[in-house]
Amino acid sequence: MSCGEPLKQDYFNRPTLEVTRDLLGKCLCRKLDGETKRLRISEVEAYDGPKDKACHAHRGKTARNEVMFGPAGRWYVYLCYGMHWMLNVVTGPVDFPAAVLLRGCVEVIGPGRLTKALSVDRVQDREIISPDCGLWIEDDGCEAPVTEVRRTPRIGIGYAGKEWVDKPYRFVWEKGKLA
DNA sequence: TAAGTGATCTCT
DNA sequence: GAGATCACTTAA
Repeated sequence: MSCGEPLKQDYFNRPTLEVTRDLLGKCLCRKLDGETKRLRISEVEAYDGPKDKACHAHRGKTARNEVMFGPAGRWYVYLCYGMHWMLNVVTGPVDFPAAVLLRGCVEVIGPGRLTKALSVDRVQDREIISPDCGLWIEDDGCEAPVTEVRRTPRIGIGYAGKEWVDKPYRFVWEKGKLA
């Protein structure tokens, strides 16, 4: 498998929904014990700014979510339900809190299982997305065709109110599931 | 279908 | 400091 080009900070400094959509088909890369794992991203969700009631930042900045208020291109990792680490990519400009939740890859579906498979936890929280911290995203030229991408409401955010629950901010690359 | 799990947030 | 909440998984 040929190596791709690691995505740089400015790639993530674009409208959140654009970045979310574009991440489908990219490679999530993890270096462990000298070996590099590459997983094809197939499921993502957008959490877009302070007005989005499903976004952790909609109530303002806290110790946990402050990385989302910083520059794009960093990891936001936090523990959910006492046992699952959620892996997010910070997007958008400084002071606009937004992120993309990585929910699954072709090989591993499920946000909690993904982080478990890659040994991701609080160590990566707030790190810059680059090979330097052992966890990064590469573009190897693979594109998820428009016709194969499905948009659905987000998962597990029933508390956010109808307007936001209904938004189709979840992107799934169907073909990825079949592979 | 329900229990497990613990950090974080909000209210006293 | 206490209690509720939570962007989930697994085993029945």
